[in-house]
Amino acid sequence: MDNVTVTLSDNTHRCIAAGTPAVDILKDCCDVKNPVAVRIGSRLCDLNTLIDHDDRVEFIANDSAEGLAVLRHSVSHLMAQAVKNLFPDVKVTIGPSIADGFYYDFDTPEPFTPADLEKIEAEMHELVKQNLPIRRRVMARDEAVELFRTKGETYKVEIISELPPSESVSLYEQGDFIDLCRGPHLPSTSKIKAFKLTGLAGAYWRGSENNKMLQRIYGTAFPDKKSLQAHLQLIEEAKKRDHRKLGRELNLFNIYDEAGAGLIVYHPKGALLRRILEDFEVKQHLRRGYQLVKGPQILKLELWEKSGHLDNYRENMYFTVVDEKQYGLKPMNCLAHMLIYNSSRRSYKELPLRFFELGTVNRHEKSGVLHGLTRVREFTQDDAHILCMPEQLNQEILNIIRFITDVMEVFGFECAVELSTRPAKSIGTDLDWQRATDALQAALKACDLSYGVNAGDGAFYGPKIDFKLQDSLKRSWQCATIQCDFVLPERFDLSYIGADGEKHRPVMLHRVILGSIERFIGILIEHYAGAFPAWLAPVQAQIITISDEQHEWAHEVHARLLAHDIRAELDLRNESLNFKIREAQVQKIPYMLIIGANETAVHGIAPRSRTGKNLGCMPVDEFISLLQLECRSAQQKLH
RNA sequence: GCCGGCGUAGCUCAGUGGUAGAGCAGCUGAUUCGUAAUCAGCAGGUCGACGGUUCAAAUCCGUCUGCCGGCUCCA
Repeated sequence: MDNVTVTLSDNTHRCIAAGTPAVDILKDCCDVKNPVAVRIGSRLCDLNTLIDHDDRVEFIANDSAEGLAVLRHSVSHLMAQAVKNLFPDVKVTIGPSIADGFYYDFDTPEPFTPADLEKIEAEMHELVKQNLPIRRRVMARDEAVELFRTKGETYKVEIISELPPSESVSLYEQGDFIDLCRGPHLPSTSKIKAFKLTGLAGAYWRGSENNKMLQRIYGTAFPDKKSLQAHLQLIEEAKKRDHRKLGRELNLFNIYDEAGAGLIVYHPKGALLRRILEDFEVKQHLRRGYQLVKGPQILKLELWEKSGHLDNYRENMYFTVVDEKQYGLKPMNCLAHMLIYNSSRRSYKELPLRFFELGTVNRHEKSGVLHGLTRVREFTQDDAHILCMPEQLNQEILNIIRFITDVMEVFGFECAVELSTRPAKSIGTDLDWQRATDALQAALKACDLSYGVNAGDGAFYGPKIDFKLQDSLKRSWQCATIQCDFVLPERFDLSYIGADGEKHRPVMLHRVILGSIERFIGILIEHYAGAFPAWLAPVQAQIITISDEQHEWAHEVHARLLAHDIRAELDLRNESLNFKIREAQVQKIPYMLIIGANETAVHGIAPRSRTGKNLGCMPVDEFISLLQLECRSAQQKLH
């Protein structure tokens, strides 16, 4: 028999007989514990793949990212097998591994119930016990089509049928269950040690709402029970910082059935938090050469027609009639800004013009997508439209990216950046789109920002750069966005007189920094777990008296703090100190100012920080300076 | 919008066809307290809404509404 030479990950070589299973060389030469797969050359393969030529061989550990994906993929197959055992009528479709686990989509006459999940889990454990070998088979395409047709697995037939006729396909077999799959997989069901089915949901076949809705079962799996437990624990912890829960507990906002879905009602503390953010934003924009503007909530239908919104955004808009004239409730802020630009003859000397508006917009979102503060039907954008000469475009985009990254740094957010290109439904010429996309891409490159590309995900009027933040449950939300637009200036016939005395067309950038104030607050709540830094906290200091004797001094302290613009509240209730501290603590107020007989005697206060630290008795002025310093330094990165 | 689950006191939740419950919050009284819950008493609900089945519905069925988990869509 011929020999082949394999190169291991430590760059040593082994000479083995051709046709040796990869797993056979594991024991004498590899420090990878618990491998689940092997990479031969660039291909990820099953452990018992036969090695028949010279190549690099690298074992994949079960706790590596790739290893976990293999493990979870195998568990998704195990689940499919269990489901087929329990419900022979269901048809299997696809079941990949995903970020934190896996899912499998089934076409079933009767939807699964939560109780079914337990049964399926039990059946999976049973299959693990049976220690079924998982075997790869390669089959001619037509043969595979025939196999799945006789089994009634029409989705599999559909998938295979789309492959080129000459191509052979691989199948995986465990017990009497056989599934079309690229692999690789674990060698046996018994290698599966820890898994949990986590959810049940509808999902369209191939992700299109025109297709049949399938039943999706989500699950997760880990190399061992301990890490599974740790993962589930983490999810529990994340749920505790869910902004919907904290929003209620901290009494920031509420959503009322009687007011309507997706409509936020801010309670005093939430409204204050929001105002603090907005004040911060106005200040930052004025510093950067933006001008504050404000448009109306409703504008005549003709204007929306002119802008293209009526053709491209109608299903998301609300309409109303005033004095027999049709109006559209604004879903975006750009229109009024166009009018402002056109309100006078513009010179190149004025450009760039940067119009900033905290603009409240209404969008008709489908009922099923509404989600706390992060997906609503009325929200306020920190919106700006920058009108500039084409040659200023690049610098303006760079300024915005800088603005965004600076602001995100203040809050301590990391964000993922994506470039979105022309969607199917859009307006404008190919050339415009190309220029706009190039401009955005050039800026991203100049900033050395790593980004992904989302083909076809742009706005209808132009491509965009999106900055996405994650919530505590790892759902990703778009916040900042920069959109390049050559179309609206055209539609509104915007112009400026250049140095040459001729009329020219300006270019427009739409951009938001926080995105939607609502969404940003939601993510902020989760980011800080409700414990806002002092500069953002709606209540910065809670004054707590120990007994009635200190009321007079406490009132005086309160007045002094308010006079220095410190957001302080007074707790004079006849309750124990412990009780009042606990309550302030639960409300996550940054400082509690304890006033007892000792403090009153020397006209001082004893601040206790949210972290539990007692700062000792100090004069009121000293605390004021301390807090002011803390607030200033939190925003220091912005000047 | 689609699939599934859910809606009981301000909040968290128990209650599977037969007189609506608990803890916390609230109110009243006592207690005047030194760094995360003082004690006692009282009050609080057309069980999301409407319709149906039944001698009888929080409970079973239907419609609507809202919320939750996803899918599609999106800031």
